[in-house]
Amino acid sequence: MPGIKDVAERAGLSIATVSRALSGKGNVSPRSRERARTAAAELGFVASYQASGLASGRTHNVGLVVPSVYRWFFSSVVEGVSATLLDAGYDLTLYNVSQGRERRHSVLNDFLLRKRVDAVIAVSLELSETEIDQLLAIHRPIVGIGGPLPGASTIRINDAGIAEAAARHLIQLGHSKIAHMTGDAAYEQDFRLPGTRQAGFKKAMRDAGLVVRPGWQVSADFTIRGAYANARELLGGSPERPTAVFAASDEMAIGTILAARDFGLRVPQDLSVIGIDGHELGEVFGLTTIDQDARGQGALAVRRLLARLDGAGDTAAAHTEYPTRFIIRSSTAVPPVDQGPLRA
Amino acid sequence: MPGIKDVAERAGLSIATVSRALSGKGNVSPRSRERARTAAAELGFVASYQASGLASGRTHNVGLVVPSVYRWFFSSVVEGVSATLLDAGYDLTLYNVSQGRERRHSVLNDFLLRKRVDAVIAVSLELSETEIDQLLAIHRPIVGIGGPLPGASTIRINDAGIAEAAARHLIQLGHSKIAHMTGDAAYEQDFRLPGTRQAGFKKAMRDAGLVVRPGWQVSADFTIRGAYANARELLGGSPERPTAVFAASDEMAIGTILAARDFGLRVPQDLSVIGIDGHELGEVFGLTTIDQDARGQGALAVRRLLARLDGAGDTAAAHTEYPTRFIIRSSTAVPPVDQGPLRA
DNA sequence: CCGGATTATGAAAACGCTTCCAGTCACATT
DNA sequence: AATGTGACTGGAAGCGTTTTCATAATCCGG
Repeated sequence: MPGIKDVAERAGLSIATVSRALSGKGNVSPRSRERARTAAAELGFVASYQASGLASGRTHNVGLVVPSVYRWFFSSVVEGVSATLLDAGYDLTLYNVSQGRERRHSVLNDFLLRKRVDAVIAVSLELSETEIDQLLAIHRPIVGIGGPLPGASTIRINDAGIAEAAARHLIQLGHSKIAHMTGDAAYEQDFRLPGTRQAGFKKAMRDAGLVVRPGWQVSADFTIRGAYANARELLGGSPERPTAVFAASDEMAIGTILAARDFGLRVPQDLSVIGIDGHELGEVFGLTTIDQDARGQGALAVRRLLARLDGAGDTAAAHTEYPTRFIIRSSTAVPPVDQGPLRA
Repeated sequence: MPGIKDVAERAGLSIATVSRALSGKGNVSPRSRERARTAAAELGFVASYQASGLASGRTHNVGLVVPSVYRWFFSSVVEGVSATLLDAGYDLTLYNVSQGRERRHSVLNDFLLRKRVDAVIAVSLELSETEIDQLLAIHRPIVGIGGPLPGASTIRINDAGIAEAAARHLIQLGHSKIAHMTGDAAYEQDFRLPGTRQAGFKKAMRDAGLVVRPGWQVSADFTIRGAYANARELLGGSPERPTAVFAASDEMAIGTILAARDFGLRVPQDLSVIGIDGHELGEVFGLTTIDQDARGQGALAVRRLLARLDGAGDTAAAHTEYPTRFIIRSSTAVPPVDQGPLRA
């Protein structure tokens, strides 16, 4: 396997000049540059990342920490990050910390800190203060997506705001018996997200003078399957059903729709369902939702990092509110006419 | 950030001894080992991967090449690989080559070849001979999952066999009007998978003396959404419908079920559907399927690699047929009584 | 008690680059 | 013609480990 030395010999140049020519940094005459390039190409030379990293302190490698790789949101972010990074000639080291807290701890310690990444993107992770301090201590840019990350740059959608908007959409259609499917404790602990969306929901309800029934506040694990099981209870159990469900994610909204179908409930005639995400399956189910472009969030995070790495050291932690898009499809409509006992 | 030198000083040992103590290689007295360990712990020292990689030639980093990160199969493999790798103290560099052939080419060249990974796992990728030669040339273990990879170790399920088994299951239930939903051209090109499963399907049909109707051979992009759209055509269009559909993946099977529901077809009374995969949503839809433990395949691939890296250099390319499991749920049943014109 | 084998240690040589530094050269400025 | 300026270049000093090699210490059976 050829080294830079071989290239230098072949090109009749010094190692230093070849290095400069190939990296594009420093002054090199066009003639030398050309020579170095062709020599490198002929030999199939590619600089060793290890060596160049060791010498320059730059790894050309970005760490991406995700809590899971199954959920739509995370997959999408990975996609966006991966594509943008690849374009820029960077590597992506994936840290999937789905297996709990200790695992996460060791990841942060043994992996990220080993100066092996130039920057870190943390998705939906709620880190402890010490963890954040550690990250900041290694003095690498770090940006968080979809989670609070005090001290670092973050990219977030306005969770409370869109939850409120989603609930308001239902209310404006005339619904008053509205259930909310939120994330369960495990998610709350890590992402702090369910609570935020729940707050938005409650605010909209309160503003409209509607009561939030405790029994209609169900929680699931953000999966279709989990939501399906819990929605069955919600819709099948009690004598009185909600006429609308606001799910904190599209996957849970879809699970709810599936459960509704099981009971012969038509969506939206008998039950309106709204979600949040912009999941690709939304179309299939005609799901009304609020689209957060997860892939775009990932791409933006990368651009942020690269700007910081390449260019100005404007180290200020910037917080971006990523825009969302309300998509009205066919899963929400006016509530059915109340045929309850009062009508008798 | 502390270096090994600092640890050596603090422990009163030489750099060499500390290195040996911490890496566990070479002879070190228990006393020195203990000293080195505590000193390292106190300083929070972690060896630089760059430096250790440069010196040892080992990167402790494995490259995972996947064609997408959205499809269930790939996510699951990533999960399995990631978890197993993390346990072993290895890093995972993810190469998502979803954006076409040129991209893939540059990945192989610029990235993998830069001696930056100790080994490569390629998922469902059909590589050209030159590409394979390149990979083998860098002399790193490489294992392929779910795709042909001549010259390298592979882990595959018996695609033709399980496809045949799936079709036979339907036939034995009494179905004769069986449609097959396979992958489309793009998938065929890259993974060679659709064709193999299709061959198994055809063999079962032929063996049973049944005809394979060209019109009932539809193809989709392996997604729920894509299958949904195409299944609508299959089920809605022609006067005569199949009574069973064998989908080459669970996602496509689910898409088919959703389409069937749209037309008021009951599964399995009016239409039997069987898939392949073991997707987590299978349960929700009561999907009969053949479970290929994708996560387990990923884990096995890693164990393979690590064994090769750590231990004996048995460089022989081993081909493992990964076991699958037939899961019968409620989406398959005997066909409906034929109420066609003949019955009049 | 002693030679030979084994184990433990440290100095120093890689590993393959990047980059600082000093030096050369061509050119434009007084 | 002397000087200053800036573009190019090559030598060599790292970067932070691992690993070889030589040496010193320890152990064992005879």
